[in-house]
Amino acid sequence: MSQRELPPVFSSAEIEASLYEKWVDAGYFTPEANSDKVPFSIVLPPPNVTGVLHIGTALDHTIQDILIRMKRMKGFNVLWLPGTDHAGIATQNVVEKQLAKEGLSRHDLGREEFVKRVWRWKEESSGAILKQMRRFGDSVDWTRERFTMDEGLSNAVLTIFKRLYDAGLIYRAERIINWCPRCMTAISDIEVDHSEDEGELLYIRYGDGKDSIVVATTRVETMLGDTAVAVHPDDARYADMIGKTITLPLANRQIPIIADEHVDPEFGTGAVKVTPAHDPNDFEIGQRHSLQNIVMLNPEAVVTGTGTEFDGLDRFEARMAIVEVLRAQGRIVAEKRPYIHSVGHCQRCDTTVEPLLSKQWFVKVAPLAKAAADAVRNGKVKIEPESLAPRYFEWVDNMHDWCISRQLWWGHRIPVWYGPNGEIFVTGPNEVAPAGYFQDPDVLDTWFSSALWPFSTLGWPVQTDDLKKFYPTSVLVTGYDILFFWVVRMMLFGLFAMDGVPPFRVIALHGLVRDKFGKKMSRSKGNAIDPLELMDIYGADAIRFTLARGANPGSDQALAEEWIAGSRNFGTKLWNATRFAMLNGATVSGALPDFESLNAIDRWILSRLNRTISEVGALLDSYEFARACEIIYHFAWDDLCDWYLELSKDAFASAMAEDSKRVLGHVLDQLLRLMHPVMPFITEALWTTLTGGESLVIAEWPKANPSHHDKDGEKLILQVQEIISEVRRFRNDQGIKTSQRIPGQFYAPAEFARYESAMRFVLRIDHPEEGIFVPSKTLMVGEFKIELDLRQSVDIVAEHSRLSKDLASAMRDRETAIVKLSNDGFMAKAPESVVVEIRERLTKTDMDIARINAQLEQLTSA
RNA sequence: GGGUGCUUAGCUCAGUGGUAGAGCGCCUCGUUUACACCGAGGAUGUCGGGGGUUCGAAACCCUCAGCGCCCACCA
Repeated sequence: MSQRELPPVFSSAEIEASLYEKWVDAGYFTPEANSDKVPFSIVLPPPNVTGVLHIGTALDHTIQDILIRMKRMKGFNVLWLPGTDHAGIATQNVVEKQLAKEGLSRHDLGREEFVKRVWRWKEESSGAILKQMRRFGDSVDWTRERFTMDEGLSNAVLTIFKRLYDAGLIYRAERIINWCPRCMTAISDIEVDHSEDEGELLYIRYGDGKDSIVVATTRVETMLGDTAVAVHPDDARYADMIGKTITLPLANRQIPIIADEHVDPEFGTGAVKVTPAHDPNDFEIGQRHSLQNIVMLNPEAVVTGTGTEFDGLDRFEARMAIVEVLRAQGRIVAEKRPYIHSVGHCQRCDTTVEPLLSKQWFVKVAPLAKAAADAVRNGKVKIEPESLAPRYFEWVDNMHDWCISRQLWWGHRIPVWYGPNGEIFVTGPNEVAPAGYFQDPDVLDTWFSSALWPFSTLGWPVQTDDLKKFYPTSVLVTGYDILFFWVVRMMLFGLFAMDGVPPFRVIALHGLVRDKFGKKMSRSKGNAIDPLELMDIYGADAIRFTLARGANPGSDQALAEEWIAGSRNFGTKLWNATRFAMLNGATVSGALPDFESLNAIDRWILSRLNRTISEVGALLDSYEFARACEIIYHFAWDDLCDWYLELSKDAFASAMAEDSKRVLGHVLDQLLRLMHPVMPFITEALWTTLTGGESLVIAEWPKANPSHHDKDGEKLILQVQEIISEVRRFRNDQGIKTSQRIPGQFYAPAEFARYESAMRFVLRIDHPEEGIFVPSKTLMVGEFKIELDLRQSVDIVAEHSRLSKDLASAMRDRETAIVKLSNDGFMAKAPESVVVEIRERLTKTDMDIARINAQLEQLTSA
């Protein structure tokens, strides 16, 4: 085989560009839907809607792609379902902002033109994100995301809507919903972010004289819509007022005083103003007492139709104006300011959300949520890590009905048509409403269609082969922050549409990326990391490995540039090691030599490799990416580079044995396969050069080889490592330069005699010249002994301090061992293996202490 | 208010019953057949406090303290 040589330095940018082209051209990333291989399907979260790769998105992709690449190497038929990014409000907002720059609003364009414009923007931005993903090594073909709004999905949306409607699970009702006056649409509960804001709590006197009552409020302006004052039925203070009416100031209406259990007598004055059209609680009170609903704000949150001087004022202007008037009238009896309370904000634009009475479409969630909870409770769906399951349950067990209509233009139109006499006609696929009907102008919540993803992308409602083969999907990978938005909803609809079969078997949740101090990243704080910029500096592999290495299931990771630099260093190390190995003849041609015939070091590295493969495989299968990376890292850097290659340098100097060349080639070959999912580019470049193989993407995943397990061998090398460290430490403490060669004698187990020269090489110890060897220092570990002739005297102070430290440590170990062994309880109850281990430890420390004492004595007498 | 997690080396975090770990940082030394994005060596911890269970606890239980996240209609 003709082996190419690796260049001494590598350019990550070049490798990334050329290899990705190679993979795409070769079609490695195209799922083979008709293959007989075991199906593995993975549902991916949406790429970022703004068309920019964020670090959080990068983490998603890292984890997905590790799984995808690994499963493919394991011989699975991998199908991925890239998540929808049809985030209604966000997308619409981006395009509206663009329009605003041109001095236009969506109304200037009209609905049809506006939607076209959004499409255009989406196509442009998805091109940008696709390019970024590819640089990153993502093996998903993100062009599939175009299905988001296409006919296939529309059919699925129509089908599920009609089925839910027919099952009585979709209804239209007048309710208090969260209204964003800027986005001009209803938003669902989870699209509201609550924050502790400064406000004011005002105590206002309604009515006059004896017939007055004081209420407390933070939203004064809503008093224009008040239709009652409520008190607790058992509140003695107000008992005689219940049932009477009172004059509402400013509006000068008579409103009743009612009794309702909801009122907390402890809060404020124990009397509450009731505004059924502008507060969810008040709405319910209003329902119970048949109160009138007075809507006093229009969709832009401007006071309207109250017949007062405040009409035409914005809600916040009105608030100030009303306070002023009330104060002038002497109706404000007390005020707390600032008053910190929880205020809802629109997640997308941060505008204060206004609870508004409005007619909207809802999904009746209770039966669906019950099924979703049961699927996890009875183990049909597994949440990884399990510790996040309570979060899921908390949500599905207490879910409110879901408001699904949005007053937007970008999204799936609600398939409901109204007749001239208020008839309702729901259109399924290929159905047309009767003439004269008009369609509901609203669109569906983003997550309504997104919830269909695991089966709509497979062709549902048609029973396609793909659907049969890949549903339920194997795994959903996403951050825990999206559990409620997307995951729960896929569960609800999946179970409903697919007759109780959940959309995925495993929900694998990862955490969020934070800054180096564990703080949330945000652009305003300036601690956000731009993955693209860092990719330019450190390479895509470094970003990927860093993210993988930090990805403990379900928990956040702190990310600093230093970590990425460390990963880059690791890649470089691997490059240099492979290059060095190849220069010295590492090869993959020919059969791997019989294990028993190999020398101790070769057996050791194979044994370590075997262990590494099985551990990494198990960890990746259980989504323990961080621990898998840790093991890979230490095998490659410590075992392979620091020990195997160092101990082999002596052999390299002459010529490495053929068997060892084959072993080294094998170890690298397997290691590169193992690392490919976490560092795809570097490993591909190295592996194809080393093996001449076509590509790691289609290479087989390494299999552990139990016959290479060699516990005794590993123990022996451990002793080699210890004695070498011991000599190095001695040299260091004595201030002997690394380059200075010392004469010395070796005593080693027979099996290891042939490695004397390797150890001499590493330690820079020469064979003594005949007749003039005067050992002035002896170092021992286990069966190994090394005598050194230092020629000049040993630095007594340094050596004394070194030995004393060793002695103290040995004494401590001995003490704890003795305490344990002389403890009757321990001897009676501890498992035999532990007792044996402690006994061995005691023997060893005894020996060490004797040896160190002898040396100390020798030192002082010298 | 409900749920949930965390507290281990200077920093960020692993470890979940048997002698306290990693990466980065720090100190000393170092151009040796790859690699200074490197090598060798070193220092640093009453594992948040207090109880308990156990022969044995960083780990299991209770409790206190601090921090965080999610959810929730408190005017």
